[in-house]
Amino acid sequence: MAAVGVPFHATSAAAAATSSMAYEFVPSQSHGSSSSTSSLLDDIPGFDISDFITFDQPDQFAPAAAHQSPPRAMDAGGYFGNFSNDNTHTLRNITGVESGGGRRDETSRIAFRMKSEVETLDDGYKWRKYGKKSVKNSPNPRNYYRCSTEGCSVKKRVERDREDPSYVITTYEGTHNHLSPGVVYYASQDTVSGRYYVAGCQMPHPAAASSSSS
DNA sequence: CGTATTTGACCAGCGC
DNA sequence: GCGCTGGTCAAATACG
Repeated sequence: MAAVGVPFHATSAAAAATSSMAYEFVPSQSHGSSSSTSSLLDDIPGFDISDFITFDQPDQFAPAAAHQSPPRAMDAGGYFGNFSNDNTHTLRNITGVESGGGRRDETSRIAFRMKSEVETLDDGYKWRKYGKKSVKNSPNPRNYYRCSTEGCSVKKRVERDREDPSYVITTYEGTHNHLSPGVVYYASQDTVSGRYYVAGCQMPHPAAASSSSS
């Protein structure tokens, strides 16, 4: 299947240039230190604020940093699977989360928390805003976006962290059935292991797309 | 003029 | 059953 697809576009790095955005994983071990979590994740069962990525360090998502020291970002599925040198920090992917209403099946969710002055970070896909809502647990409004590519029903919600407005929480929901128009591919070789790490969105395999032959 | 965004209204789910 | 809340729709508006 296609990836949730959160490849960061060059223009997102441009946004990062003005928003000091970078990446940093939040280990699940830090769970429990804070009882109050972001309202954006409240509706995701078992998904705490410490279960998603925090982007906190400057300059590391800039293109220059990307090609110099690629953050082994995405695995073949397009998720951040080997992002840090050690594997203690992993991105929580929510697939088919069951809820009381039985909704959210067949969907994948992935959430980011990043330090950014701007909320409309270009992640390589084209999004169309379709809603804005004030949520109870947050003084900041939540913005709703939908992938503007025809036939693609991926949505994302963007909200500022109620505890630290300098952070933006982005939740992607669904699966892109197309290639990002601005996806950035890069690969690097680990000098120690000699292994290559490739980051980017999964290529839409013609055969896999139709027959999904695992 | 075409496209994207804004924003209030509407709807559905959930808790009381 | 009712009210609250979150999510989506769609008309109006802004912008390129």
